[in-house]
Amino acid sequence: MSEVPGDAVERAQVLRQTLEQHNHAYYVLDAPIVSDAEYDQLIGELEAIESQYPALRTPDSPTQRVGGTAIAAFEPVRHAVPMLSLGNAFEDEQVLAFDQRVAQTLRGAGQLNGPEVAYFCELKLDGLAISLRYERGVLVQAATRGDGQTGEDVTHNVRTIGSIPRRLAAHAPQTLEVRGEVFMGQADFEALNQAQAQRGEKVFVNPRNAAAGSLRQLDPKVTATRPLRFFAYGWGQCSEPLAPTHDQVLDWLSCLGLPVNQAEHALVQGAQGLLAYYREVQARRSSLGYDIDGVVYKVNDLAAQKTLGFVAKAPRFALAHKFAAELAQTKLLGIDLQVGRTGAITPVARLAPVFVGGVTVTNATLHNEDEIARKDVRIGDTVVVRRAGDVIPEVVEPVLALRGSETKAFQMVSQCPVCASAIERPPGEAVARCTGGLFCAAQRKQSLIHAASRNALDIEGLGDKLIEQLVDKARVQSLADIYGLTAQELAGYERMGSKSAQNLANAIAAKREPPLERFIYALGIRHVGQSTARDLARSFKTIEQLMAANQEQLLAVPDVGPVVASSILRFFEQSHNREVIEGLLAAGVKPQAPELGRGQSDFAGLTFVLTGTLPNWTREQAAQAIMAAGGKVSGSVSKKTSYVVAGEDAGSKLARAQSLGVAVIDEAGLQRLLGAPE
DNA sequence: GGGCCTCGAGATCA
DNA sequence: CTCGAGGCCC
Repeated sequence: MSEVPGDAVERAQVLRQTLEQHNHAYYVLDAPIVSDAEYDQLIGELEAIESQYPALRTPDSPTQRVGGTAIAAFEPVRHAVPMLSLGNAFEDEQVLAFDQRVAQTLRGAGQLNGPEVAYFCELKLDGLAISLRYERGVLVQAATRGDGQTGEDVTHNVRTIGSIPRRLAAHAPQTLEVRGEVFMGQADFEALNQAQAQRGEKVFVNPRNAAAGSLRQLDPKVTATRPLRFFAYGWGQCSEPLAPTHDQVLDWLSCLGLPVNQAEHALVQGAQGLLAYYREVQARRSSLGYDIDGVVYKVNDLAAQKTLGFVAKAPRFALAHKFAAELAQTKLLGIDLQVGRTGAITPVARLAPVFVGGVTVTNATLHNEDEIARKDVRIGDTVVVRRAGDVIPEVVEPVLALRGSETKAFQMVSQCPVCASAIERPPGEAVARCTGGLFCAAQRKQSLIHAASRNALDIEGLGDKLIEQLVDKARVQSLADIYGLTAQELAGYERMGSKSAQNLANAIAAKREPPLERFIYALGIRHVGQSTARDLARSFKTIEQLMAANQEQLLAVPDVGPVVASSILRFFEQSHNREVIEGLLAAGVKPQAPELGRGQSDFAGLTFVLTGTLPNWTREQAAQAIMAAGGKVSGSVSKKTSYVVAGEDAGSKLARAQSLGVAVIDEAGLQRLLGAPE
């Protein structure tokens, strides 16, 4: 390092600063200060200095934008604060309902000053969500959304995106996670496709997929040639206190050098303000120059956002108002029947390929036989197909005017198309089910596919084609058998060479100690989804205790009612289900009890009661913190109470908690649960 | 559900 | 070299 002359160090620093300014002017402000040639000359000079003195080549240097070396794989990244999804609305009524719910909650909490709620409005860009992590102002990591908790490291590619600063302004906080959307403009997309076609390479079907594909390149040099853009719309972890409102925080992000789509933002009052914004954006949608699939509304006041809290995976303070789905007409070629994990028989429409909503649709669900009858859809009909952004394509109705004489009405079968068991449809229910249970190969396969899936045990490399083979060859009957598979025997299956087999064997071994909630969810108990599985894991701590639970204990779990409870009891009553679990435990699978402390701040499904005087917090502050983490605060202790937080001079509530056997913690205990500050 | 990228199996060719 | 499978994005 000492060999680098001081003037080179200085010159490199000046060049870097100048280049970052030009980048900002060009990409963020869309107002270049210098010509491309001048820019190239500057970057060339910096490049020369850096190659002469490699010690000066820092990862945040503008020269590194063109792309470093290819990586071997996308590493998982755990988000410090989860990346949530948003609730959706398609109709005005849903927006009115959202506003009413918000207003009511805030009025109840005394946080509504004035007659209407103040909302922040923005465009919902059609790209992919990204989280950028800055430490001491330097971009250190970029990750995709993933399942919201854990995404993939795409730092190498994100560094090549011009509008994403590699270094923030000097007053940047110690740590800052910025959330935003990576996307591609329509003109850039067209130009890219033209260039791709000229080179004889594949053209992309729409800007979103082009952007997504560009970010999933192993070699950042490819990404560097793709015209990707970025707008910040939110944040995760931040080491400094934030301004009190959403718009102010975004202004601050903008001052730090991040691109924020301020020209399209609006602050409005109440539901009518939201709808007016929606209409105004809708009218200008085609002239924006980039794809959007709707608009997003957020309660502007951050304290109010905290009060509103979260449901499952989405904040209650925000709503995505999506544009109406696109429609198209095509021919219904046939109706296939699919047998699901629970035996549900779903009719699926096979369609003549048709381009709608940015993709080519060939399949669409028809839900159930009543829906087919209600819509009077017949095989051979010309039908209207609907598809909106991320919504699964749907057959809306037949075009009766175009109905020929060759149409055929759909007839539900009476036997399972896979195992020939009787099909039952309980009165009052819409779905017909195969009664074969795990005797039915389709149900066995589907339950295994479910168990291996990303939200359940997340066994990479165990896809549906392989499961199909394993079940057909009778090698695998139940989940427990999966853990007995060796690399050696796996290598004997179709499309499984020694490499794939070893990878899968490793993936299976790596999931031998799954979190209990994933284990429970993987079992595929009817009515037990991810969030119920989590509640059950928290309440019972071990699979043995869950299996031994009676109706009363199950009903004491938050959000578990009679239907869910009896479904769980019925599941564990069946000996083959118990055998599967025993087999799993015998195979060395050890579900891990949930850890509530240690930095985890997800209280969904937990109810707290505060009593007595806490040493450092007012009751109000403690309640705020609990609700911000997704928990509920209640006034009285019952069996459903998860924790009683007791301070000094706690009275009858503490006594009642003790008599009911409810866990009692003090303020320090609560802070541990909330995840003590890092 | 559809589109994208990557990995690796398996075919093909030299 | 091609292409199917799997994983990930919306």
